[in-house]
Amino acid sequence: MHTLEKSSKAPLPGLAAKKKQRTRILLAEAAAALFYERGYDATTIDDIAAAVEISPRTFYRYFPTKEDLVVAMGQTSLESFFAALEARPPAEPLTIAVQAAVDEALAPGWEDTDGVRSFMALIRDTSAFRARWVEEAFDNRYLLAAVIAGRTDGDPLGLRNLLIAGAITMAINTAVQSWADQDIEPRPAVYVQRALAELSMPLLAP
Amino acid sequence: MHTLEKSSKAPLPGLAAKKKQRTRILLAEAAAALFYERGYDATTIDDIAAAVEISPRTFYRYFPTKEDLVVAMGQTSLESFFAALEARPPAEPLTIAVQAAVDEALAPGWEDTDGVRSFMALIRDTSAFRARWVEEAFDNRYLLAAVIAGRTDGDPLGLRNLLIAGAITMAINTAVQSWADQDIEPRPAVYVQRALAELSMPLLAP
DNA sequence: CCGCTGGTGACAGTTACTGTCATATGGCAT
DNA sequence: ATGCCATATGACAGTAACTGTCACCAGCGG
Repeated sequence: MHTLEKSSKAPLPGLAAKKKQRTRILLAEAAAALFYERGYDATTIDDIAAAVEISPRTFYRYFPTKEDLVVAMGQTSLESFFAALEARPPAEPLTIAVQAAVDEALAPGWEDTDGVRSFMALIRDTSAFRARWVEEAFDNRYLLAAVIAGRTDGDPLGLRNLLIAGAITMAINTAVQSWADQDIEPRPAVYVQRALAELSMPLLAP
Repeated sequence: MHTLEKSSKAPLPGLAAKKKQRTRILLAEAAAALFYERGYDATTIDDIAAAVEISPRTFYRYFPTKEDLVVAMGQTSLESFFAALEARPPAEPLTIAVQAAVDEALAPGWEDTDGVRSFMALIRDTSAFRARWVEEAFDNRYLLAAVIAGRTDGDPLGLRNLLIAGAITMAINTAVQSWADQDIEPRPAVYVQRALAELSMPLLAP
């Protein structure tokens, strides 16, 4: 029920028609550029479509709504994070695995601190984007819970696994957002690791 | 920067013109009834306005967007939760205070389990509502962090307090949602308390 | 009684989205 | 190659969520 799927049924000739994937990326990039330049509200679907030279109607065959562009903008980060996490040895403690996955998959993309700040600023003051963004994060809890369930007991819908997944998701989001809001810390990765470290201790004193 | 404020500047004659508050509630109730009856998309602003006998234009003087109706629907619960939490003795451990506040303020409203299930179902399959709902929850972290900061050290923007606030928010949401999705547990309050209890132990093994 | 302030309604206009149908495009079998 | 078919695309029309603006209608302070 998610974002990146090549096609639902037939393997789809594969070769030629992955121009689709390219167009999708072009759209997301063009949209991002326009949003940064003149803001979300001041950018119309027509503008975005024109930038990629497709009809406005076709835009909606790539993205269900304008807001969904924001998930495309964070798409690759998310995918590589999951890939990195699943590549970690199953015996490894979850804390370490998660922290390592952040370092491997997310931190490199955060080298461009100005880029991260711009993105977080865009999300911060574009209500529609922020809503869609956190909704996506909330939904991803289920994906993450499934991965976690794969390394411990087997219930991806168990309350504890959902809580762990939720806490990790929330911690990463909070740390990055907090870092972007205050201009203090060196780089987001440090802040995120600190947040994850907190999860190894009880959040509420017993 | 939030939801329920009587007015920004002058005390506003107070007495007479708090019919405004009534109209707001009427709108939220009428909208809820229509949403449950025929669904979110099938309900237009014109329908809602007509049900309260105001002009569609006036609707937007009460709610900025259609989606914002969802926060009005959960409004009172949220307010009473914060009130209950702030009423707890400051010396009390946070875990206890939060669990007590849930029992006092939220659990009573959850007696009507069918109502809760309907509401969660509406949120579950109305994307616009779900997004706005979790956005609201995410934003409320700051409110909660401020309350928490008031009982311990004093930094409402400190990473640890934000994380605690986020974890509590997330735990409550996850538990209710999880309860509504699976038809197993007796009542949501039990499930929520169980989730909160998990926060007293490390979520990630050290 | 007059003017002022703030809520309201009536338009008109923009834009996000959707259904539908005709056309184009690229892969495949013959 | 040629013709066929599935799928992508574009053009068009229509709905509904918003927004700006203005004119109107309280109530109430002078």
